Amino acid sequence: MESKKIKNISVDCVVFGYNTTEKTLNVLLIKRYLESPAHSEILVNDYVLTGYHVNEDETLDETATRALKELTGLSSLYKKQFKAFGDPDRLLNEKDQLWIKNEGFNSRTITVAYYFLIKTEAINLNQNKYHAKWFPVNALPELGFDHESIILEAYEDLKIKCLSEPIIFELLPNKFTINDVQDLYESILGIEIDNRNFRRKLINKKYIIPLDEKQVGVSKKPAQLYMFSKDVYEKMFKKNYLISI
Amino acid sequence: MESKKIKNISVDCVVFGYNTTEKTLNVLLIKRYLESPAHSEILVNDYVLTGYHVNEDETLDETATRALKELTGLSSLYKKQFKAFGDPDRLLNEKDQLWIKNEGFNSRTITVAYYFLIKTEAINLNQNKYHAKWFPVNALPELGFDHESIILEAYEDLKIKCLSEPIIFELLPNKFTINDVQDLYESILGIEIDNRNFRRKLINKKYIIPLDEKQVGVSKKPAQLYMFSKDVYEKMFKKNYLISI
DNA sequence: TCAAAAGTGTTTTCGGTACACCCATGC
DNA sequence: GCATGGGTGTACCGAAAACACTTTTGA
Repeated sequence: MESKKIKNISVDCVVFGYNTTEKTLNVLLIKRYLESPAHSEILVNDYVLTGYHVNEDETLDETATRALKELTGLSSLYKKQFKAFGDPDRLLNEKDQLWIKNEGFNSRTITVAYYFLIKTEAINLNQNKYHAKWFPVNALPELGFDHESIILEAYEDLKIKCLSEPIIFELLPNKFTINDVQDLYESILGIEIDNRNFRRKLINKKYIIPLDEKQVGVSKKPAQLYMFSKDVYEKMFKKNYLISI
Repeated sequence: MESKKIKNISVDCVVFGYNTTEKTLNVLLIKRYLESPAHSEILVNDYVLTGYHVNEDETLDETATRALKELTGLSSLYKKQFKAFGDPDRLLNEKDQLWIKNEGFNSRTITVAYYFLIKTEAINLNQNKYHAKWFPVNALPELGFDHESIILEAYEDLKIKCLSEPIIFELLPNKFTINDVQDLYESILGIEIDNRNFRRKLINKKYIIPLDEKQVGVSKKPAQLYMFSKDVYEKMFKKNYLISI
């Protein structure tokens, strides 16, 4: 038995992934494609975030989790609700109107936006039924609705959040090198970091645990692998009230 | 001509104010009161946040601003949208149901919550038509709906935000003493701060400007007054990427 | 003259930053 | 043996933290 959709409330999901080899922070987008009834003309052909309307009997978090499960097959990913978007004109451009009419959505819908952090290698997009595809957050394709601004706001929130919480490890494989972490920070923040200082700082954290393993299959000196221990982090975590205005 | 309300989407406003003499951080609440039809029985008698349903033709920010204007007469206050609340059961306890039935609201409403920062002395509640009243955030009265958790989440967000942005001055009079600022930080964060260190730190900020004025009407040594210059702050502001995980 | 709060300095410690070369490995 | 990226140490500086007494004022 299907739950009833709330017609004017949706959840949209910004899924971030990190490509270790390209060193780019990416967003997972799905194709939005619509032809005219006679197939003579392409009416809509762009990308959007994955999103669902909220069901009458579920929480917003549940809608978001359901959307991600449906898109990627994964659950228990890092998830953050970061903002609601509800401008009256957020779905009013021409293509969006065509799309909405076709899908039977309400044209005054507010959406509660979440972002997710995902280990890119955990999913396989080869036969994804939504034609999901990764795009660098700095080189987004044409996007429907107000999804470009949703992505940019998610990105801003992520930049701030990754400075104060160890969420960055959600984007890396379980085993990573120090330089992987540095590259990821550099990609997200768009800055350069001194390798010696960064390395010292990270190695000194007790929740960054050196493994008895090194990289394999690299054509150079293989690097030491580390893991992040959430357990240790949470045990050690102490709020500090540094007022830095 | 009245705009049409969206029946299942509202905005709730957590209004924070600071009482300089009591040194408490307060929240502005309005009375929710309902008698049985024959006036024989008090059905509902508690407090809630001020909130409105979103109109078809307005943005969420506009709804929030309208609500505050209506409640306090003030506009252009510091305002932050911090979270959407949409659990299916958030309005389902007995009193809430009575209230909702009486008001004709939809019992599955999601609300987008904002908080506002206000200089307490800027408003006069004496003949406020909503019977609005200040309550210490640490001693809240019985609250309707899920408003207690909305307030607590707003408070958490405020605690974090005030560490990294100079929003605290929104809660103080335009002219304040260094100790006022310290007291306010101590109230919000529930911590003690060393006066000498705090004073030195604050006075060294170029956007904290000493005035040619001292306190008047105090029965002790009158303290030096300062003001906060948003202009100077914004000119000096430089993002720093201190990774403190 | 007293009560009350304002205001003041120094030392230590810690973490951030700047900076350049050698090393281990696979090919 | 060489190209590639991995890995290392030191010195300086600034900010945070700890800590207790004197000063000014109004009443």
